[in-house]
Amino acid sequence: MARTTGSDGEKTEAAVREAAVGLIARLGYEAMSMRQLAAEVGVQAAALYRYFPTKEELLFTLMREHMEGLLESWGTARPITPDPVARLAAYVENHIAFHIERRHATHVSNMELRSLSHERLTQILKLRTAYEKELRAILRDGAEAGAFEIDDVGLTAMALIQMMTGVIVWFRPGERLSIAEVTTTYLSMTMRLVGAKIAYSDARQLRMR
Amino acid sequence: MARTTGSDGEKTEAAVREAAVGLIARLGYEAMSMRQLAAEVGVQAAALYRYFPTKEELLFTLMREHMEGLLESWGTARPITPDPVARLAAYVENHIAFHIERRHATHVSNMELRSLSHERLTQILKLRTAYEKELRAILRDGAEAGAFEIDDVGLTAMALIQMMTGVIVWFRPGERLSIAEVTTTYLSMTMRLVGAKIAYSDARQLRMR
DNA sequence: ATATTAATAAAACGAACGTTCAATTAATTC
DNA sequence: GAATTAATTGAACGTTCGTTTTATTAATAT
Repeated sequence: MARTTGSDGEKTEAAVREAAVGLIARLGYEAMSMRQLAAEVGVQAAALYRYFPTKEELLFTLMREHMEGLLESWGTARPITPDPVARLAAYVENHIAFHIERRHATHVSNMELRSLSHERLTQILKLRTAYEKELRAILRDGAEAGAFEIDDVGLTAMALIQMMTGVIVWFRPGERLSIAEVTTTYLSMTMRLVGAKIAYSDARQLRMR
Repeated sequence: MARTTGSDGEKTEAAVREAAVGLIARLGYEAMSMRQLAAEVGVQAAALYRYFPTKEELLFTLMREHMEGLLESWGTARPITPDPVARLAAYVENHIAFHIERRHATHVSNMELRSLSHERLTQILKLRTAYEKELRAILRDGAEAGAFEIDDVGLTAMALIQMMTGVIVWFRPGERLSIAEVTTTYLSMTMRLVGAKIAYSDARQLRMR
């Protein structure tokens, strides 16, 4: 056999991406073989190389697109208001929603960095830093405006991101808590952590106007 | 050649453990080969099998001892006082100190769980759950006593642990912040996050008496 | 000194890995 | 309907993997 009936490059590539995210998230990048991935897609291993020149390039593509998606998501969700509380609330809501929706891809982007070449690692870290910078700006503005009580902006940003991203470790859709409940709780924890002067519910109303 | 002059089983085993933690933390369990590990120790790959029957057993041993060490550390540091604020402060201080001291081992224990067999994974998770249970008990007591303001004890516990353990991702000894400074900042963030009624510095004094 | 035990080296095992290549067939274009 | 292009298979490449076996030497006990 060779080309199969109904075969379509675009569909196959999409299926490869999807299967790769799932397999790498579950088994790890090193533990997943190209033959395993091919079997999941329903194709022979050689066919994968039509879409991705190497295994690492596949990993890199998945990671880059995930990080670009995160930045784009925040670019859309970012509010215009200068109010730090409202901006922080928007950041938290977007972060949690995005990461819960893409649990597997987040796992891949966070856990498999060491499998990238130095050059590709730098590219991913650049995107990540740009995203974290947004949070630091919000925290700094809030601290300067007296809206937040923060000891160390950089450290607080890292703590918040670790806390929020950690959701994907234990959260399972359809279990005890809904996404909305989780987000609400994380919002109030965040606001207390940064010593926000206004409760987040007020901030929410502010943003709504 | 065969047995080398000055060779000693205990020393070799210790060297294997140490080298394995470092290599797995840096490269990942799957990416580290037994030959690489042997080279790091200065020995042939076959010699490793005198101390660990399989590669997975080696990983499991490292993880189990790390988790047991964590539980033992908390067992020693745990204060007698019923005051939730003092107990939470002790938990945070112990957690951060332990994890910063054992950055590499923590990395291994957190990142390589998927490389364990189902049975061994269960054993490690049991230890982890026991440790997390201690934090939940502190939070519950504090919430019931009115010392804390907590929406959801389980969720708060997970958020705190993710936040605290996240230190090992970015903290590098000898950089901008000292361990003491980091710990102090994380303590105040923690106390604000749980809505502690007393500042942690007061709690510290309470514990000191 | 001799016998025994501990610690290692050296070589080999089959299996699996990422990747390449040539052949083959489906879909598309002319 | 013939020619071309797109998509895939099947087989093979050399390498590396975890692990086992056997032989050899150092340290220890007798």
